[in-house]
Amino acid sequence: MAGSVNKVILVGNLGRDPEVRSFQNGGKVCNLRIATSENWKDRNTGERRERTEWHSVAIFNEGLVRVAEQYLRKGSKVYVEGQLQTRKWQDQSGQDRYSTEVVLQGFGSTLVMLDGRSEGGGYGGGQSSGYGGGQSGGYSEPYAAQSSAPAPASGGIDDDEIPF
Amino acid sequence: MAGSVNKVILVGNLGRDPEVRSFQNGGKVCNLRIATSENWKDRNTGERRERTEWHSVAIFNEGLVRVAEQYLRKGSKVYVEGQLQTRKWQDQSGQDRYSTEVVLQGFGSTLVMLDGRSEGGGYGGGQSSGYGGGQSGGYSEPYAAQSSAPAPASGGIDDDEIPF
Amino acid sequence: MAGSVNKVILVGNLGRDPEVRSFQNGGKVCNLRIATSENWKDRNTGERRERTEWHSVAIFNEGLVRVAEQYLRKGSKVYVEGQLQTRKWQDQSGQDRYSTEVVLQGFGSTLVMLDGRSEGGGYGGGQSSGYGGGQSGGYSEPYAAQSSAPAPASGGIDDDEIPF
Amino acid sequence: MAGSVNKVILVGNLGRDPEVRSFQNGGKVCNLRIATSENWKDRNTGERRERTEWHSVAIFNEGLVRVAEQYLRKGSKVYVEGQLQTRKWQDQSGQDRYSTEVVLQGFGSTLVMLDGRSEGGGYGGGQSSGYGGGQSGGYSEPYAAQSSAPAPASGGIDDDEIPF
DNA sequence: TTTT
DNA sequence: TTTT
Repeated sequence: MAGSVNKVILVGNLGRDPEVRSFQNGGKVCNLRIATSENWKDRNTGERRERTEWHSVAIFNEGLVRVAEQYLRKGSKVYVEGQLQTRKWQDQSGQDRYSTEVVLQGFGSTLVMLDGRSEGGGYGGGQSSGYGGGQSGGYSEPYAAQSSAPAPASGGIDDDEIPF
Repeated sequence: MAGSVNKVILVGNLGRDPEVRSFQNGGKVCNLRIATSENWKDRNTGERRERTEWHSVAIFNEGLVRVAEQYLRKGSKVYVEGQLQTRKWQDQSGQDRYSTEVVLQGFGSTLVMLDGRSEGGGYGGGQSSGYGGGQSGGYSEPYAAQSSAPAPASGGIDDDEIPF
Repeated sequence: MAGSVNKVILVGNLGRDPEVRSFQNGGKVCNLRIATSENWKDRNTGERRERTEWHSVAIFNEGLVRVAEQYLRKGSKVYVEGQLQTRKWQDQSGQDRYSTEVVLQGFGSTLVMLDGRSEGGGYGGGQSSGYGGGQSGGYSEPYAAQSSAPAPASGGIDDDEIPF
Repeated sequence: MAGSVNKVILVGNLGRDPEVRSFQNGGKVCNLRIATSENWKDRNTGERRERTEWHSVAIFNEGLVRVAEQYLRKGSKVYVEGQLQTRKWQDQSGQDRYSTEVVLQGFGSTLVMLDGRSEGGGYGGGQSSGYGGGQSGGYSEPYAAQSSAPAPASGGIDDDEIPF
């Protein structure tokens, strides 16, 4: 289908450490459990209530897997932007089951660390974007600002993967 | 939890007519099936491929249910903005099952019709927002623009519900 | 025009304390300066570069003004969601000038504090949403989750303003 | 700065045909004027009001420039996703002036045509994404869906630029 | 299972 | 003028 958009934006905290698994072909997936929650006052009782939603996030992008693995821990606050995907699988009894995840893979996927609490090393947080930007031409006036900022949105950590 | 965001944005087409059900208490839910899809060229074979994702949308907001019921049909293109929610339920064998939906309910939920195909009447499409805006004060200079536009994001169709 | 969306999402830090001004009619506006920035490696020189963008945010929503005033300070990290608006004004020489701002006003505007650094009091951060949610009906099965969470996205702080 | 997000999402109609200019170095920029508008009922007078906001969009991404040039026309409805950027320039009298635009350039920028009205050819609309996806590894089970959809969000039109 |  |  032409003309569609599939976008999920979450800001929340990890319920546990990231879990990374490797595939036979060398690829990796990193799974996160992210909690979002909201408070409201019950219309009838007037009492304050809270509801927490747990989200399953699957990161396939190599650079973002590296960031998640290295810098995120249980309790970390993150901004993630990805796509909704539902997978079909079979349970032990052979029945069809479905799991819906927020998938970070390829273009437009983003992972931004929002605190430094969980970092073991000296890295102080940082944005990492799925597939790096870059730009097919250098621009001159009248867009000097862009000219001097060839790939403003490119992720820092993926640089070695940007195929220029 | 303080400080979280749970947002889904979809632009896609309805796979079938909206389905509306009523609750005992007079409330309604409207369920949509929305398709988004993407094309890419296979890295290995070089052939063009397409993948369609189907999303379950549940609208609880009274005004948006009315809009969906009245103006959306199979094939309609829509922009929806809501929240990810996973419900737990029991199948016939008593096993726990989970369904993840995009829920439009309350603050920040939006439904925007993007074509006129499905409209039976003269209504030419329009944005409808969950719970209307409104503003607690009238503003004067230097924000004349806002002053004259007290509730710029308010939906048109919910007006009778906006407590001005 | 029917069928349009105007949405800005920023995550960044305040460059200075929030500035609140009052209007004659009792309304208030709170102005924020929010920095976002990005890093990239220059394609030609290979050196690391950074570009910071400064955003002007104007909050008209009463509840959000209160939150910003009370909890945000220079350096605070925030998530804001609002609309792009361009105002026309005259400079001293009578020439037309234009200023573009991210406006938080009414439906769909959001302000989420992402750190606790700036809080003077005991309030530990929290999401505050423009105009509170609420729900026009109580729902029963089969959407028990929603039934027990009537207005999941409603802001906590605005509750007294929700007109039920 | 680490940890920031700068995102604008618009759905609206072009007020005039796209304007494309070339730079000395061969780069191009395509400027769009996009209208979004909203309706509301005046709190005081009760009358229906409308406010239209005009947005300046600058597309630097080569593939998206091509799409805009070829398929968009005055009146076309589009979804755009880009970044807020403010440029400084000097007017004739040498005074500093600022212009804020929605910039589509590099990672995360998106342009989706939402109608077919403006197309001269047989192309029925389509999503086009800034810098194509692609994936650094092939995935196997248990994520078969992803395995067979290596770059789900890649744009169709940029394919010749995707460096596989 | 997070966070406040 | 923030932040890392």
